[in-house]
Amino acid sequence: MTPRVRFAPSPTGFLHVGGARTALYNWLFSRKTKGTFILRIEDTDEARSTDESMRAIIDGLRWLGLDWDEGPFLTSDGGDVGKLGPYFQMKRLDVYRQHLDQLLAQNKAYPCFCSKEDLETMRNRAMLAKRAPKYDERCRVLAADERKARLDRHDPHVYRLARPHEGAVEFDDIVKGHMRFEADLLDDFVLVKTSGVPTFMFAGAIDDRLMEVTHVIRGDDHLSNTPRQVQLFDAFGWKEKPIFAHISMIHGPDGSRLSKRHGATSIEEFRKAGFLPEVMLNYLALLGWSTSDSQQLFDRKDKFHELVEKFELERCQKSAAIFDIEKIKWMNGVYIRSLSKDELLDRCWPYFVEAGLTGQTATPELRNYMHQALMLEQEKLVLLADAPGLIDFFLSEDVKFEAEAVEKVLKKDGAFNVIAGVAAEFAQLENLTADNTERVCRDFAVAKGLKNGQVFHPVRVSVSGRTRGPSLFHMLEVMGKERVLARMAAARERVPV
RNA sequence: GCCCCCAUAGUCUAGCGGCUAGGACGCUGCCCUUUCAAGGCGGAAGCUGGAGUUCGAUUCUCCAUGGGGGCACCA
Repeated sequence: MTPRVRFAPSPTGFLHVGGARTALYNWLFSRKTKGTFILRIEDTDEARSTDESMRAIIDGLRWLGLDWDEGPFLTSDGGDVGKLGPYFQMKRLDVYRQHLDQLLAQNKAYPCFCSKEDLETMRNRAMLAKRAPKYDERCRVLAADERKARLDRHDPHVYRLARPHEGAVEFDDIVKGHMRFEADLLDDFVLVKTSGVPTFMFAGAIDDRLMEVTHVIRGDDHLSNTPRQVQLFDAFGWKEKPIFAHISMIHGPDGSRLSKRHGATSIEEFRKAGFLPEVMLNYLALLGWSTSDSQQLFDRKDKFHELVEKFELERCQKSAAIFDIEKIKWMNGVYIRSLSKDELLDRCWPYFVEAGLTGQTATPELRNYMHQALMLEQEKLVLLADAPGLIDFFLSEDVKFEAEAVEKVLKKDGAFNVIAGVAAEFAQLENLTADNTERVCRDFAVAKGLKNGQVFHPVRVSVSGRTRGPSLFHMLEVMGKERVLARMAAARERVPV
């Protein structure tokens, strides 16, 4: 039997790094085992589910390149692929109803008429008595005629599982090992809400069965829920249960569960900041999993074939991992440096547009000029969103002089003499190349008895307005003779000295 | 309060009874260098504590401590 796994997000928020990592592990496992990756939308939270969230999750998965084989949004008109759908739980209410009826007929489920207030006091009383705050099952033992009367009266009610009181629920978890929970500690949890909509517990178990899911790979915040879902399988008499793999959580720098207050957590924010999708994948893969030699970087060719080949659920970490923004930034830099020049420009372009550096399209000349400029800064680039700030001065007609550059360089004695002198030399050149500009500057320094820096720095500032920037002579070559001479000539009057 | 999970440097991790405890990020020293980076070569930094088991525990067992998760008509 080929493995079938699923990612089952609830559309109540954006795709965050934890969800993305869960999706990634499912995806990696399915690709490695030549299995099937299913996307199922768990939209049974009527109050919080939104189309916007669903959209964001789909967009996030697509951006990351985590493609699913079965589920919604797969045909050209956005329809389902797969015979075991529909893949939205709210479109499967009749399925859940049938399954509830089946349990009801076997007295394995029962209606509960307790109000939320009743349950609240029940819980408080249990807490005070230092007992587990679980349902006291008063409706489970309701007399048949009273139950029927209240049902006939349409009293609001939920349906609960009449779970066994004896024994224990056991299952094996690929990551955590053998698990055992005493049945007595569990309770008659809610299967179907007053609204008639199933709970996550009920719908999820049924769907995993009906969609023939073989491996449930999810965050270990679900570990405590698993015995309930196993009880459901038992109640239905389903012998074949999925294999569970509960992967550890991702925490923020303070060790608590990753949340908004830790900064960027949604995949969309990482995209905006200029992280590459393949970096998200590579980094997230390492957050809770590793190879025996702690390999850091993986060949991303052929849809990350190397990661797919090497990934093993068995090697997942049991403990939570803290998300390290510094490390993922480092990795982003590594990936950016490995990009071809053409690819780099394509990747940066949306950020140039976003920053107003250029329009969606540009003349071939401008595009080429930006291309040349960008190449000079590739090794310095960490986040794509930083690219505009690195090369914008190549484009601006008026050089904006940084206060620091003016202070440390242009205010030094002779700075403008150097600029004028070098400019005169440059004017003699046919065109500016990295080689001849460097030769000119070095010769100039020797001739005037100056240190190289006393020449290089003023020249740099005069054309860029900054003390930091690309390799000076390559920068001059890219800017071209005309632009360089114009800037050098204009420096004196433009500088706010 | 009850149940469950977890524990190697600041962080991600390798380790599966005997290792100078390995790698990566970050930090740091030197080199390279027109700046900023990148790169090269070094460095500091770790097995939560206590009992066992064993000739020998980072590794196995138990306890303690610490961290996390669950205990909803949310998923």
